[in-house]
Amino acid sequence: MEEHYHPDRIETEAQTYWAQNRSFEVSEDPAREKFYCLSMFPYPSGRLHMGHVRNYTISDVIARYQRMLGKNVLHPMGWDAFGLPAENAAIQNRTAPAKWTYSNIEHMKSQLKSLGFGFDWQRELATCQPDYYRWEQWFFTRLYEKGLVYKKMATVNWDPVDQTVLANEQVIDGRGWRSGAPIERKEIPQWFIKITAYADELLTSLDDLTEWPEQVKTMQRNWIGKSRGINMRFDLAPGKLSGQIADIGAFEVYTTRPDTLMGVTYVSLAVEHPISLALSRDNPALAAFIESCKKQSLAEADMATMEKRGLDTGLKAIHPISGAEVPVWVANYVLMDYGSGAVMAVPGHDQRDWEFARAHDLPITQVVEPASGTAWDIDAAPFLDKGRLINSGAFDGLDFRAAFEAIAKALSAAGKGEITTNFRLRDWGVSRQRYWGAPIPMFNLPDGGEIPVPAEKLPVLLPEDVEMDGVHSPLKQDPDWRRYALDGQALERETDTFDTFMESSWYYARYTCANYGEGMLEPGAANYWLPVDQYVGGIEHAILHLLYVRFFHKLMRDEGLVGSDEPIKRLLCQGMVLAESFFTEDEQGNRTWFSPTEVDVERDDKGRAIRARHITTGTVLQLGGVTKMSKSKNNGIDPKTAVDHYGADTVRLFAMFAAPPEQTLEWHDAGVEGASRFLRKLWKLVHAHLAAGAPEALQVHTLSGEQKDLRRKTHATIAKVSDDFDRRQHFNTAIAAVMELLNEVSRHADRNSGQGLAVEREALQAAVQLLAPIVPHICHHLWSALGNRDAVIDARWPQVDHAALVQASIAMVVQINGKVRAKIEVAADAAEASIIDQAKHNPNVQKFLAGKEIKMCKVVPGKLVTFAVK
RNA sequence: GCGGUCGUGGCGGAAUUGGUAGACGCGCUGGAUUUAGGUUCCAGUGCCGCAAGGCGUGAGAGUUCAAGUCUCUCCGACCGCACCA
Repeated sequence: MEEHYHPDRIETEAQTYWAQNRSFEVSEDPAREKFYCLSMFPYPSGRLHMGHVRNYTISDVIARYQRMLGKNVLHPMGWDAFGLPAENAAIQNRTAPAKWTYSNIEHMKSQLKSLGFGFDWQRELATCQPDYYRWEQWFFTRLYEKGLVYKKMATVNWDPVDQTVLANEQVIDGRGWRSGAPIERKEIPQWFIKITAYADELLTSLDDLTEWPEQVKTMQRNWIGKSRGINMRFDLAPGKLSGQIADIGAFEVYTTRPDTLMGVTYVSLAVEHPISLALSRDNPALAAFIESCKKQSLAEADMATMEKRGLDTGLKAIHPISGAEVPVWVANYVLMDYGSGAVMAVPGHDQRDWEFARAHDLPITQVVEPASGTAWDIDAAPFLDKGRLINSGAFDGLDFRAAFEAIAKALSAAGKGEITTNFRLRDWGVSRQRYWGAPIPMFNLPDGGEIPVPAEKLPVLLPEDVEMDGVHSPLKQDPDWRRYALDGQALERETDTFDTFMESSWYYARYTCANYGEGMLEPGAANYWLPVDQYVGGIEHAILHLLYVRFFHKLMRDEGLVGSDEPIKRLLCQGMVLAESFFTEDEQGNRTWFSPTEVDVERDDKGRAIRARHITTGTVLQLGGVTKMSKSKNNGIDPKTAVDHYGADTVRLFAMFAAPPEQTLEWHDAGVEGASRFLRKLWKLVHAHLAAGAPEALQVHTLSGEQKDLRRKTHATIAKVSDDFDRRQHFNTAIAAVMELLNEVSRHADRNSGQGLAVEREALQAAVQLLAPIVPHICHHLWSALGNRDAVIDARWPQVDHAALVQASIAMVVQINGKVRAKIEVAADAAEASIIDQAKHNPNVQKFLAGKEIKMCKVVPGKLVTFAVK
């Protein structure tokens, strides 16, 4: 073997070997245990970023590890190819979205290969291919036939200048990103899938996902938001109601706090509520108010933080129990999409209502007091906890539970309300008014009705050879595409396309039979590989994507396409990739950001960064802190540059070593340098070992003390790394453990005896096997240099020799009043009494025990002896 | 605003079940080797202190023989919020 490590050469060599041997192409084999390892597929934006590198390194490490355990491992890759950026790029580069997308895919695929990821490229798919989206269209029509799809009016961001719908992302400070015009809300007909019909199952089956992070399950539970409350009716007080409003006559309100019902001092309606809209016709002030609310953002975060505004309609509603009249307001913070679009306001016991009542001089009544009976100043703050009812007539003195039931009973008896289960989850709006997506396979009828596209007419092809004008969807512009005659009937095609979450909700299943032409899924293959054993992706997908995937799986199950209830057994959410950022600021406060690759950082003698300068111009730069790699801060590190410089193994090693996968990862060139140094060290050790001659066969009983120590370290490392890979999925500590082992090997190099070489050989073989999933290229080379015939990818994961772990004596710590006062060496089989005795005889322990009375003494086996003295 | 996560040396992090805080790596300091080095090797490196020892895990309190870990209050940072993917 060569003396020096040349990553470029050995990486090409290993990648060629895998390609020639089709090492990662797999097929169904019922005789073998399968393992399906999946990472979230990328959007083909043009080039790989470090987030991708991290994501795919993690899944590659897990896939290669599982393969070494002997399993039949599926590790596929594809492209989430539809989406907004392609339309923008197409306009900018005067090309078609399809062309741009396919050329990006080609480039990114070669980047993935250069990193040595073991993907089964036979199964590659791109969601923009008709072979893929045709089945999604077919499935949607099946859902329609089952009554799980419907059309309704829903709100979008409308750019009045460009006359187009904008995504939330395209609305900046309330204005269209291209036109700069203030954005309005607009209601248009859109398609929805009834995810709420599965809300209960999506909630309860979270309990079966024992290998999902608790935080993700909690977020999903809260998102689904099941609650038990009361749905009740408020009648409008008769008076001078105009005809239309008199016809409506009443509205519904849902609450989870019926115990506070007697504290209602007003009610609020959403701006889009039918009563609000009807009233606004002959109430110019209300009409103006509603108009101004239409300029507000659609995003829930903005809704929640914006100024709470409202207007008294002059109408009164009748309290369903007391019969008192309360004013009816229209407020900008009431959501039409949640509940009934109307809320009862209890300023005494709700923060938002309290603030609103203060701002508008509405009465605040306390109807709950602390259970302890302590006085509460309701004018200083609302009382938000549950407690005991007061000022509530017949319900006084009841606690939350009793009040809930009693008030529910009273409402029910009066025919004004019932106990109801409610979900925060809303149905999934899948319509997008954009071109680069899968066409929604429906025909719209003039009367507002619809006909699904018949199966034999699918797919509805998206024309790829188009020109983008920057504003309108080519589908909507093309009258020929829209017109369609079915059985002599003139029809109009739906020109909206699917939300791209549709494609990403079932790609995992399609990988099992990516080339199947007869249907959405091939049942044999799908049921062999599914469910996914390990899914790896960003935490930002914790709610939406991962909820839609679960929903789609259940839909496919109910269509008879898959046999399991949940798509993903184990989930790993990796953290973001960060880097330092640097900028200069002009007098106006405008910042110019500089790439970390162009910056030289000066440090003091402690290593603290004191000043940053631009390498070529010498300009002093300000430190922008360590933040997420992004275009806006110009702090992205191109993976290609790093791979060209250090090799793929170094990049992979650093990505896995610098932090555990679920935490953020800070990219530092000095750290990458360290990873590279470690690989050179590994190479040198193997080289020096081989140069020292052939080892003897290992004879365990003849080993010296030092040789036994190294063997113990080898097997302790195998045990530690196996646990880190399998149970903990903390690869940074696994790597640290192998580093310790190699430090041990180089410190106690024992190459003069055949047994010394044999023990060293065992250590090095183990190190190479343990590192093979992480740095597969160098390990591929070293494994064969160590004389193994099969490639390391096909080697079996090393086994722990438990006999090697046995120790004659154990180091223990002696604590006195919680402080470490001595370290003692005790026989491994020593009895508790003799350990205590030995501890008491330690000189330093005697010093601290002298003249004191021992109150307590305890031995924690294998760890410590502790004394409490006085 | 709501939901979730996280705060440990100069830096990334380790401490897995309440039991030796700082593994491993980076950086820095000193030394050796080298031919010019993105070379290699050795020693040191939480803070205060000559030492004995004391202090130390965002802040404050509590439980315990023992708290980075458990409980409460507060502060700060990050992720998601339904049309970015």
